[in-house]
Amino acid sequence: MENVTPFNLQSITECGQAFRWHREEGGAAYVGVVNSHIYRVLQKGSTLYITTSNNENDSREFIKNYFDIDTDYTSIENRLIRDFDLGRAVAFSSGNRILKQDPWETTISFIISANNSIPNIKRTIENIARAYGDPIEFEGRIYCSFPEPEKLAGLAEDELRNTRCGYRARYIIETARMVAGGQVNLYALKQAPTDEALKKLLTLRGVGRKVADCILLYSMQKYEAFPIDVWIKRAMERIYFNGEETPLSKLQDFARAKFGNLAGFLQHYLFHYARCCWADFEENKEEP
DNA sequence: TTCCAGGTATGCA
DNA sequence: TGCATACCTGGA
Repeated sequence: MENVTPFNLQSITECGQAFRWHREEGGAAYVGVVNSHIYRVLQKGSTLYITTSNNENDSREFIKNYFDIDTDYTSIENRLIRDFDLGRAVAFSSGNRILKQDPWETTISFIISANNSIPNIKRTIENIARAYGDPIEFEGRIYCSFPEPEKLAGLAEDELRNTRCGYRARYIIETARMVAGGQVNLYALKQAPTDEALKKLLTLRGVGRKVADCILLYSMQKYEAFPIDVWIKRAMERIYFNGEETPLSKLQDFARAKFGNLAGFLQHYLFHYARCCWADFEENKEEP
């Protein structure tokens, strides 16, 4: 796939929006499990070299959609720099993109992410896939798909705890039961207005405001969603509230009013920058 | 061994 | 409605 720009494979796969990508040992390629298929992606400049276990004719279209190739990120980055003075944050993570992920896997992944670290989240998701997903062979190795809702809905809490998900086991099982039972149709929510989808997501166990916003942004293309975690909270307070402690609800209202449908992109760039460069962020005492 | 990071649920005022 | 606290895990 040629002339893909701006595109930064490392930022996209390591910034905390997806948890099933890993860098190949001793190489620059990344291998990911996406929707029951394995993709190996190597970026050289603006060209992507992709090999996959997916032999279907539409795999190229799938990957174009997944990486949001057709969206003009140059224009988005320019607007973030021009309208919100985010030059440093955008320069740091230019080429980062918001993936279009599967709503079910994204929901469970972000339930696991609550009060958790990225290495732990990745380990737990991998454990769940190995224990309950289906095997996929690719280039001599066995990977595993993420299990369907029905599979997780039938588990006992003690059993699921073996995947090291801790107290989140109860949330995962109850959410799986609501999805498998049809009380919440995650795929239909993609078509619903953002506030309606948000309201429905908040009925799922283990899904609070931050997790719901992550699901909306990373799997439902609701770009006005603005997930606020500790890093974004710190950054927002520093930039817009003189470093003063500010309630989440106030930050949320402020973000939606000020950033509109660029809020999700802004959050995405700012999170990556704040998390990776907090010392720099503090030291310079200026907007990113 | 202890402390810490990280969101949500729950109970209480 | 707002606040305090418990919940797990793994790494420092």
